[in-house]
Amino acid sequence: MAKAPRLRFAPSPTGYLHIGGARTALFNWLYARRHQGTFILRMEDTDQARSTPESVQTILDGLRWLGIDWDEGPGVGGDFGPYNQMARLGIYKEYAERLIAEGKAYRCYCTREELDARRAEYEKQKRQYKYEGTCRDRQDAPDRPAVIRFRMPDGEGQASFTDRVLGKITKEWSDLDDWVMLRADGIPLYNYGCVLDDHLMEITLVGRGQEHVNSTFPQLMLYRALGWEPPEFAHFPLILGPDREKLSKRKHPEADVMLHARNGILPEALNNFVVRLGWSHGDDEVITRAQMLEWFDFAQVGSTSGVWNPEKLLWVNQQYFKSMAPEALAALLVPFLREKGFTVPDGDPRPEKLVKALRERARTLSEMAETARYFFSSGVTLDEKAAAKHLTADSKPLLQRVRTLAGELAAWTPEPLEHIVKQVSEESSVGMGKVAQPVRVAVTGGTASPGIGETLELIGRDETLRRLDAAIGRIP
RNA sequence: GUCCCCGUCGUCUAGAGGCCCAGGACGCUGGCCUUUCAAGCCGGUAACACGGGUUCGAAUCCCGUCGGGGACACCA
Repeated sequence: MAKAPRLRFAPSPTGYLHIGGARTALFNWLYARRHQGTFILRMEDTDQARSTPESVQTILDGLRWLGIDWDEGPGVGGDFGPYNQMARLGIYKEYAERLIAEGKAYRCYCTREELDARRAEYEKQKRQYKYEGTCRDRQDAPDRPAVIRFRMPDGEGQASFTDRVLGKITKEWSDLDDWVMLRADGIPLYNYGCVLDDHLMEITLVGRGQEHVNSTFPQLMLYRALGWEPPEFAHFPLILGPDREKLSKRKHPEADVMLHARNGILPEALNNFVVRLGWSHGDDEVITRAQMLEWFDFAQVGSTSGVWNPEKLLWVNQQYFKSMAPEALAALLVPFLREKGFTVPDGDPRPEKLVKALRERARTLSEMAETARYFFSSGVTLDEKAAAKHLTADSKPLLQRVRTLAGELAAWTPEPLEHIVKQVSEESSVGMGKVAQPVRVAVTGGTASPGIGETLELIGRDETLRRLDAAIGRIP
């Protein structure tokens, strides 16, 4: 039996939790959990200009909201910590010195300006700039701060690996170059910190986005130089925006996981939607967490990038609305109702009734709350077109009759209310719609709502009678 | 420009040589149901990028072309 796998998610805390990151986390988490492995969270907080503690918190909150927990990492500790790179600077320095001593890395004294100028010059000549040709063994090096560069081995060779989703990928050494491992201030760059940490944390499988396949090669060179066995790799397809470009924080607001939470998308739905972007299990669309855990594997992860499809997310969300326990959904709806400014006391029975009436009519919690507006307001604003069509001289006697019967009603519940409409339509020998629609317009202001009984119950006796009176009053 | 990856309906995808004149889902759309709107049910729309091979047979394998994306920082 193979050793239990250890997987990690290593975000850089430079903003909110990104959708692509969330899916990467989910895939890794699913795999780790499915194989009784360990899921590790590591903060790659080495970008001093952009990393913030708030962002660390946001990412942690986002993962928790999605229901992704970690066995080692911030907040929970573990035997391979610390789990944020800025606390591991000593480690990076130690191995860098070792590599220099072995001739596998060197101090590069070139300044940024010199490098920029040289790169520009080569670009003008349409030649490929090579650091190894200009930075190594510089003899004129003044005593100034230096970065530490990895030294590509001399001679011919290939770096290759077998990706768990892409298959075998190879690159010639000649297409690689010397690269910066450590900055002059001792802070590591991605390729360096990543390799050291993955090895030291005993990561067995690195699952990350396809934007990283090229960085796998320099990393492989480093594993080789250090004499370490590289982990397995799995590169996931990218998630694209409507413009077909990689979903990015700058260009695509929908890349923010918590934006969807604020819009009233359920975490289950977002997980479901996102797991289907790049992975599938036959024709299954609505997939529970338990099923994901049972079915997920990298073998079924595709290699083609996928476009973010908001319509389908909404549809998935509604599927969860319909299958969830009403009381649970109601609890989630309350904050959205209050957000709209509606008064909802604790223990209010209305949210649950609202959920039952509206979950097939709304695709987000936010939309559901908005749809519920006429249940909470005092009086209604009539849609003029609807009023002109349904609040007429013909319907006036029907409305009056409904008003009278409703006023006498003992139990204000859907069935008897529904019965009133039926009774009035029979008495007057007209279709149900001839009665229900005017009533609907009178109490909701428009022509669309849940069943008339449910609607009237939710609006309440006093408010219903008031609105009926008001509507009758405006008909000449 | 160099390198890497990818290419099935508008979108997400099934498909691992014959089960496919390509299946499911979202969307769009026709109908049914119906007191409205939804939901639900039934139906429709629409794809193997192109060209060469290999094979009795290719969406599936190979090559080329074209197309898309990604990476080329003292960001990650």
